[in-house]
Amino acid sequence: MIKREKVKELLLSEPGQEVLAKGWVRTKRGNKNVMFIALNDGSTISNIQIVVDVPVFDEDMLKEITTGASIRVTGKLVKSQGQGQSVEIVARELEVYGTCDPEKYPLQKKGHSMEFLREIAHLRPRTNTFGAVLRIRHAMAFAIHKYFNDRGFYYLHTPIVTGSDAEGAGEMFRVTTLDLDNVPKKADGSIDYSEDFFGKETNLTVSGQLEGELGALSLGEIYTFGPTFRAENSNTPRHLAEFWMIEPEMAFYDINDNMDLAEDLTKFLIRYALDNCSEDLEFLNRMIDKGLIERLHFITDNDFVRTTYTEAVKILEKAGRKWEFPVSWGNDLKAEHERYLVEEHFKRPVMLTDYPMGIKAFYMKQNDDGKTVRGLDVLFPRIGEIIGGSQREEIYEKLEGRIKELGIPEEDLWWYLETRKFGSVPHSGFGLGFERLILFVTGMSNIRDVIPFPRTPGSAEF
RNA sequence: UCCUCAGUAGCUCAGUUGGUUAGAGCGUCGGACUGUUAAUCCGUAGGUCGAAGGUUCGAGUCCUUCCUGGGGAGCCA
Repeated sequence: MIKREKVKELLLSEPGQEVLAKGWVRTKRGNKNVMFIALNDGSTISNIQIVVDVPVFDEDMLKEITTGASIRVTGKLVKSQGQGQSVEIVARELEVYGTCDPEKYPLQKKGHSMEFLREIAHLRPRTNTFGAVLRIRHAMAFAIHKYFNDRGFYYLHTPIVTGSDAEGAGEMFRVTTLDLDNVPKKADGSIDYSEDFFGKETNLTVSGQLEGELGALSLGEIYTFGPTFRAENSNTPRHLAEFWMIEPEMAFYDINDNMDLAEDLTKFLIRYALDNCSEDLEFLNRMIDKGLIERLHFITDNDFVRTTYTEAVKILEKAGRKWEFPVSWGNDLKAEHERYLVEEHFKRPVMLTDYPMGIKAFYMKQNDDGKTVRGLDVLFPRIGEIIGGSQREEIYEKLEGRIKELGIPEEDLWWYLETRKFGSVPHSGFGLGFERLILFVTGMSNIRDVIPFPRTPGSAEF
């Protein structure tokens, strides 16, 4: 019995041996005498060609070999007579595992629109584009763990269900086992969460940061990498209701250490893709985004710009153009401003720091000027904000003061505040949007096409 | 959520100032071709024109509402 080999391995094997391959038929063509099957098993973007001497095989069985059908083939691996592939399999035995009605199977040899493929998310991984994207997504996930593991960071599992609604990053999804048709009420008419599963109000997490900080303040350097949820009614090619985020938190890092890590990590990940996903990237570069590989090299080969919010505002004021949203110190930068800085002024990734306190979260380290905080946004071409982070406020009084000013329920954060009482240290961290990274690395234009099963407002099929 | 564009065959689209039986390419199916590469060539089938109202002698085409999708904006990763 011959061992089954994956297409990826077969394509690199020496011709001459008997082989066994299994996979899905991409295309079939030929005539009465000879038939060619392009077989793919997901292991690589390339197909292996099966050559079939038609008269030798059962006609009805061959008719079942249609686009999308799954088959097993044994035969001799030989040097290809044709162009386009170095080796091919001359079939000796063929078996159809699962037929695939060509009248009903939605995938064709020709290209489909991304919008159509989104409607058949259960089948789209069988296309070249989605195969490439999902293999790269896997490689990036692996590279993230490798990067942090190699540098002594610990992978910390922060909770998905959170009892705190003070994570400060947008609308949350309620988690409850209460009977929604008969919700228990308190005397004053409000919902009685004491009868709920956790005995309190709970939600899906919008960020693992606060728990991540607890990890950093004990293990030193940690990272989280998991799903996060935002119940925002955001309908854009850059937002998902369920997305994955990488959140490192590091004790004894100031804002500059934080920036060093952010730049080094993103460059490492992009370099990893270039080194390990070249076939898939070449396909995407050819079919999806002609400037992709050049752009990736540009990122790894150049320093990111580091400047402050205040400097950025000055640049924008001097840009000599009309903004839809006026630029003035104290207002947050809008997409048009960020795009100008990254794509026109600096023409490379930009790291902005020291934002006005009023537009950033409560936990950011307050600067001595009393006006700004040590927030950090990393802006990428095409994507916009790919990373958001900060040095964290480690001084108890300042942190508590900010919480009070903003009216955040302090009792929900007692455990977070205690870290500032018991051996508090300067520390920093950031959140990297995984899908936004994948968007950049693959050249895809819609975030719904870089996650296998996207969740967006009004859409949770599959 | 706001602005904007779109929805016609399985897919991608065309369809004139409102006018008879609604078109193409690809795909499917049938046929031709001894080695194809998104094969090629000949032929076939395939449509409640997103939904509901309305205007009109007559609506794919005009109007209203709704649904779905794209792009832009806001919110953010």
